[in-house]
Amino acid sequence: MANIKDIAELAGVSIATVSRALSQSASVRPATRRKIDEAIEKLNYRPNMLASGLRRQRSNNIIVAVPNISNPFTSRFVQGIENLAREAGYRVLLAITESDQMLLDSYVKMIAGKQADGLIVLDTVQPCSPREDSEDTPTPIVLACEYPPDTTRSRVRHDNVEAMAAIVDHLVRLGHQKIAAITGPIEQRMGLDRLSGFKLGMRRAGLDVAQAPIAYGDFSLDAGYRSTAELLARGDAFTAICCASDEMAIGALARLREAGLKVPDDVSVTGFDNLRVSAFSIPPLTTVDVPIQGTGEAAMRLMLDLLRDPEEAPREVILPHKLVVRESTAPAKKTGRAAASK
Amino acid sequence: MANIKDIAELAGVSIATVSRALSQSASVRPATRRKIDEAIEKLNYRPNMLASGLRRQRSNNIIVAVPNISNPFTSRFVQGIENLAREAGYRVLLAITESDQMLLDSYVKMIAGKQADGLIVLDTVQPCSPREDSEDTPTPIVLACEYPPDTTRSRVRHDNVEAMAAIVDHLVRLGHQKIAAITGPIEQRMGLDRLSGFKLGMRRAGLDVAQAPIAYGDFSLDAGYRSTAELLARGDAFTAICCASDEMAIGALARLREAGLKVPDDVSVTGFDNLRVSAFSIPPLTTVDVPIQGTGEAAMRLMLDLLRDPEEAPREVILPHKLVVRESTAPAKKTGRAAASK
DNA sequence: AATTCGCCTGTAAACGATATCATTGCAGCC
DNA sequence: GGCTGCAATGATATCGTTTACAGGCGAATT
Repeated sequence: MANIKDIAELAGVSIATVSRALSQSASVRPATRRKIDEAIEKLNYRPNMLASGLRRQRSNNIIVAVPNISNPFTSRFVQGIENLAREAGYRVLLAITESDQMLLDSYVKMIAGKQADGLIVLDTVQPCSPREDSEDTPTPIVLACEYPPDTTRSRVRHDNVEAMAAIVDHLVRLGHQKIAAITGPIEQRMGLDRLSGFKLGMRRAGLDVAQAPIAYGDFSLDAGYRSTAELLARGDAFTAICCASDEMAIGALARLREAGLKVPDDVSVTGFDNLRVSAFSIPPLTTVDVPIQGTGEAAMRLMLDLLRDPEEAPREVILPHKLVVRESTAPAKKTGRAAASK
Repeated sequence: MANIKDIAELAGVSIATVSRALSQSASVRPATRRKIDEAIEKLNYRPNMLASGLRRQRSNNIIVAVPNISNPFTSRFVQGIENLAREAGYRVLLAITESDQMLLDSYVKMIAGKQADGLIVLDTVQPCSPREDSEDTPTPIVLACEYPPDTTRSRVRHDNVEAMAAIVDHLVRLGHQKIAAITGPIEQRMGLDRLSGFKLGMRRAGLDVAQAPIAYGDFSLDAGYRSTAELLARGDAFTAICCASDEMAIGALARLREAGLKVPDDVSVTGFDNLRVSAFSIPPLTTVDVPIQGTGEAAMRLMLDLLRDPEEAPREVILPHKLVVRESTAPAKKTGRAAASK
């Protein structure tokens, strides 16, 4: 593989001039530049980015740490980052942490090892925050969605509490009083917030939260299916199920159908996330749209700011949500109870 | 940030010894090693991987180029790669090509520029093959799923033709004769193969392919929805729809429901891919399972072999598929026509 | 005691770029 | 003609590692 010296020789100039020609901005006479371009073309030369990075002390990579990738939520988040990153000349290194603190730390080390310039942590699970650095240069890290309340880093999220409360409002306006919930894992902030939102919505409507049937899931399709089975088995009365994720709502739809219950005639079901597939479920899902891709974009914007000025004061961005009403919710039946028919 | 020289000074040895201590294999006296470890700990030292890479001429990154990431197929493919890559000490750089040949080329340049050691191209779209290299060292590239028939690179795929034919066989055994198809884009090999499989299955059953209602989609949810609308509007008779992807099948289910048609009572529907969500659709989808994650793993295995010995002869791996029968298919109605009722 | 052998360690030359500083050539000016 | 000033270029140090080569030193062998 040709290097800058070969080019310099072939073009009859010094390596410094070649380097200058490479970095567009510098002043090189057009004739000289042409000779260099020809040499580059001829030898099919590509600058060695490791060498360049070593000298310039940057890699142009940014790491995006996500808990997993088989989640549609993750995909769109990363897509949002990718879009801005490419424009800004950064490459995206996708890191899958499985919410493992050790792995996350190892990625922080990558930026210490100059393999990457910054780290964006999407955590939908536990707020496994990278150690605060006591060091000289602050490590450029942006947190997304899930983070300890006392973090001092730049961060972005949406308001899970209000968004979930808005869904409950919607059900209440439709006349529902007996509302069941399937929550995410409450040891995780996102799960907890969505549950808090549910409770908040119930209280605002003057309903008794303590009596609401609640099942605990982990946001997955399967959890929605199983939790619904559990709710049905308990025999509590409810006319609506408020799920903490679209995937769980889709699992719920499947289980309700097996039980012979019609959605929304017998039971209303709501989701959370507005995944693409939710518009095509049967029936199409009422849910709350959180701008997933927008979250990625916001995170990347924060990162770019941080890279431009590492000393910058950390900021928090909270993105707006939007209720999306589709066909999985309908006015509550007069009778007031619907379950137990299993 | 501390460097190897600082460690050497603090530990009272030469940088060479530190380097040796770092690369586990070499021989360093235990006492010396301990002193070095202490120094590393104290200064919180992380080796600069750019420098290391520059010297050793490798980056330990491998690029995975995928057409997009918002597709569940992609996610699981990447997951398969990740698993093996981490074990082998490689980092995965996810590159989103949008099936853009230019972008793909730019990633090939990254490996020329020593930013990455190898490239895995997942293409579900067009066989946008990296230019064959006329150069000294062959560029380590593995192709997955979609590639020109005459490629000389290592590659992995499953047998789309036989898999689709197997689905048709299943429908035929249930007594279906009027089978509609919603295909992928036929200018793409994957779309074409699945269509060929459909035709093969029909011919094997002695059915007239020319009469089968066929709509063309692009594998997406939305395409499934619209293509089904189109089939219904045309008024052709059919008792089953054979979709070239699970997402399209889910779109089809949504549209059929709107038309008041019951699945599988009025129409049977089949998918392709066995996405996770397909087990929870209403009704659960009959489909063909292709080992998506296994494809990623196979690709990474080929890559590891290639990195170990770049001169190795290219190989082709073809992965097995499996019919998954769920509730979206049932014996054909006696009447023989079901559409047109729109 | 001299030689050989192994282990451990140090010296210094890469790796391939960028950036600083010095130099050259040439135009413009008095 | 000698001076300044500017634009273009060159020589070279530098980034932080790895590694080939060359000792040094003690133990084992003769």
